[in-house]
Amino acid sequence: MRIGELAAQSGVPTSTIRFYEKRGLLPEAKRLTSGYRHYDEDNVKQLKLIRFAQDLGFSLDEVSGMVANSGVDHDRALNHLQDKLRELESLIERMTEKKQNLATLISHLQNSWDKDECMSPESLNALMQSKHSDQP
Amino acid sequence: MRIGELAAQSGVPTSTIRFYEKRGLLPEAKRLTSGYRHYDEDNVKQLKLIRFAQDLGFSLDEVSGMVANSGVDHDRALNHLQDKLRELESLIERMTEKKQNLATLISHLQNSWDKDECMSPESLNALMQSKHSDQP
DNA sequence: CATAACCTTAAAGCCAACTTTAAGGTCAAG
DNA sequence: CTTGACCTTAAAGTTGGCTTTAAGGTTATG
Repeated sequence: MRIGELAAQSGVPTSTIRFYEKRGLLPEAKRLTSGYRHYDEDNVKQLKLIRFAQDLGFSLDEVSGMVANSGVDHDRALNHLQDKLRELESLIERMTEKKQNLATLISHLQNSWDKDECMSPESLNALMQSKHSDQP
Repeated sequence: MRIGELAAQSGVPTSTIRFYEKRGLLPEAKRLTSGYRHYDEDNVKQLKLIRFAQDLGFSLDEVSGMVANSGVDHDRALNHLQDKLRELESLIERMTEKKQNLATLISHLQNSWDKDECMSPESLNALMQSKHSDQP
């Protein structure tokens, strides 16, 4: 399989495949005599795994870190996954808070506009007191 | 109040305040004879409102759009907020799915490592079938 | 043997939201 | 009258994860 076919099968653009190789996420590809990269089914799986991990919120650096010692340091990998799970959980919590804030804001606005009041800066201030941290 | 004090009171760095002004999020600041920018309490509120909106997930472009016609087009602003609420909700749903995926992955891994099996690519594949869209 | 579809590379560009840098001007305290 | 904290500007740099560009080489098809 050449790079275009791998792209088709994995859903990852050729430009991105070359980029991943340069970044060390994929091993250096074997080459045909023409110089073209040559791949097999395993590479499709590797790519899908990379995208899966990315989708779970891992950065490319984290993915390459985990790929680097996969099969070696199970505990470390597991810890990493568990950290990510906790991150994800707190991210969800923070977003849920935001959702509440926004819903509250909307109903305040509907109320005050119904009464033809302009939204008072004070009511905004009150809303804005809710702890919105500056973490990602 | 000069820019440093505004930064202290709002929690927004001076560089960012100037950046916001250039981007049109803040009106052009009044100037002292020295050329220094001069601010009052309202500017503190403006800045806090910008950060609040940002925290709810609005981009700077969206914020400036809403600031531009605030007090004018209530319905449009309200629709915008409601769109954002829906976005936020679906983001939370997707993240919750991811959380489940990750939790499942972790317990699979614990199981297979306990049994000293290496995680089979097949079980990964099964996990990876879960719909993970490529939207933000 | 020409044309088009594929592949190669290094390097530059893109996005948002800032931050940093460089080269200065202003002002209060000592 | 100098030091240092503060302010000014335009322009360039940062981050992550790519995409695009430019300038070619290779291969399948008519």
